[in-house]
Amino acid sequence: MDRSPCCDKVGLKKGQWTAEEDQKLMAYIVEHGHGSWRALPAKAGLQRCGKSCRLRWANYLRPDIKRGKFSLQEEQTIIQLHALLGNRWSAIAAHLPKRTDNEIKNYWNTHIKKRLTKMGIDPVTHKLKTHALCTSQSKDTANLSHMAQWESARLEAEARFIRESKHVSNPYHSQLQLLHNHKATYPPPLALPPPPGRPYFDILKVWHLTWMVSLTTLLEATMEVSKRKNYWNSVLNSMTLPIWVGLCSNRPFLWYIGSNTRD
DNA sequence: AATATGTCCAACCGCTGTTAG
DNA sequence: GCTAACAGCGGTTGGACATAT
Repeated sequence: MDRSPCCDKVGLKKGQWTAEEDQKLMAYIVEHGHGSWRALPAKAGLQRCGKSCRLRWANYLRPDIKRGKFSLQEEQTIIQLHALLGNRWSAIAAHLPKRTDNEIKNYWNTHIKKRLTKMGIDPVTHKLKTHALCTSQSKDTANLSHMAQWESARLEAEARFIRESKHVSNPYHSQLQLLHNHKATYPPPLALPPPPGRPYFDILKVWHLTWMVSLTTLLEATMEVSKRKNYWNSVLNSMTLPIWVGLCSNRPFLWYIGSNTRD
């Protein structure tokens, strides 16, 4: 009635897989399918436990796996999804075709997490670490803080977009989908990110979904932060639809949804 | 050239939810 | 309904390799 143990660990090989083992596992699965992982090693002539075989297949041998460097688009997707989903690597991997959860997890831990930390962003909450702003004195640090602030706001807005665009009841859903699907109809992307040292109200361009309003000249760097805040509160709040699209770095992004104020 | 330190990633470990008996 | 194996997941580790001292 009861099942026998999954695998007898005595005598089973561990550690790096050899090319010969890979070949045996691959050949067996191609011919027979994996079936029961528990039974597979004996049938395939491998001195491994079924779990080890499953992991080797899932993370390395599977033919539909894309290996190598992550693209900028993939990296941005990972950051956005992580802001939404946290460390749910399998859920994140589901949105990145041909990438495994293990690979994404490794990439996050070795690359993205360090970079966000360096920028003063908490990789867990995706929010700015305030002490980083308070103690930053040097020009480089100030620039990093600004970039981090910019990036943090962008990530938050994009995460919010993904979240809200999933709700069918969202009245802006179709328009937002159109925006994302037809970026070419919007003005060409800017080649450069916001200049270091400029405060976050230095948004280069802002569009309303029903008519386009350029604020480039109004938000020049010469305008003091307090004035920009006043401008934001007095002018932008008066517009009807609380949906804004900004342009940062090299692609459009959703700036804000659902509220008229940023602060 | 030798050693120390850092980086990267494949693979393992242990936990949890699901399923078979 | 209970129990134990299975399958999947996320955290962690070990070792190969790269870089710094």
